Amino acid sequence: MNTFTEQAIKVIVSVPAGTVLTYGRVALLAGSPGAARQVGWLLNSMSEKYKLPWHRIINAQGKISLRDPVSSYEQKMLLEDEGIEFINDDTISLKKYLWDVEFIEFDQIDLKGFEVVR
DNA sequence: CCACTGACTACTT
DNA sequence: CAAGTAGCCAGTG
Repeated sequence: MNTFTEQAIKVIVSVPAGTVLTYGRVALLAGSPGAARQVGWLLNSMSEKYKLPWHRIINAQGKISLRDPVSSYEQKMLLEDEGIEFINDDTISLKKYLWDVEFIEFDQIDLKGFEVVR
C-alpha cells in the first residue's frame, strides 16, 4: 500500500514530541499538496488502527480543529504535556512549534511498530 | 463514474 | 480578528 494514506501516516509518526505540523504540511510532505482535508479524515479513522500522535496535527492558524469539544480538550492536554504553551484556549505559536522539515525519508520508517496489536 | 463529505487553506470582506 | 467563498483531493456509497 504505497499511497497517500501510508505516506501521510509516516509523516505523522515522524513528528517529534514538542512540535506540531499543519494538515496542509502533512499533505505536502505526503506528496499531495492541497489534500489537507484528507489528512484530517485519515487521522480520524486511522488513529484507531495505528498509534498515531494525532494531537501534533493542527490547522494552519495554529488552532485545534476538532469539532468534538471533549477531543479538542484532550488534544490540548496532550500538547501541553509535551511542553507546548497555549496563547489562549485553543491557539499556539506555529512560529515556535511548527516542525520545520523539508523531506521525509519514507523508506526508513516502519509502520509495523505503530500498528495496534489487539 | 458521479456526487457528496470534510480534524483544511488562502483570499476577500 | 470574524465570516464568507471558492478551490482542494482521497475515501465512501
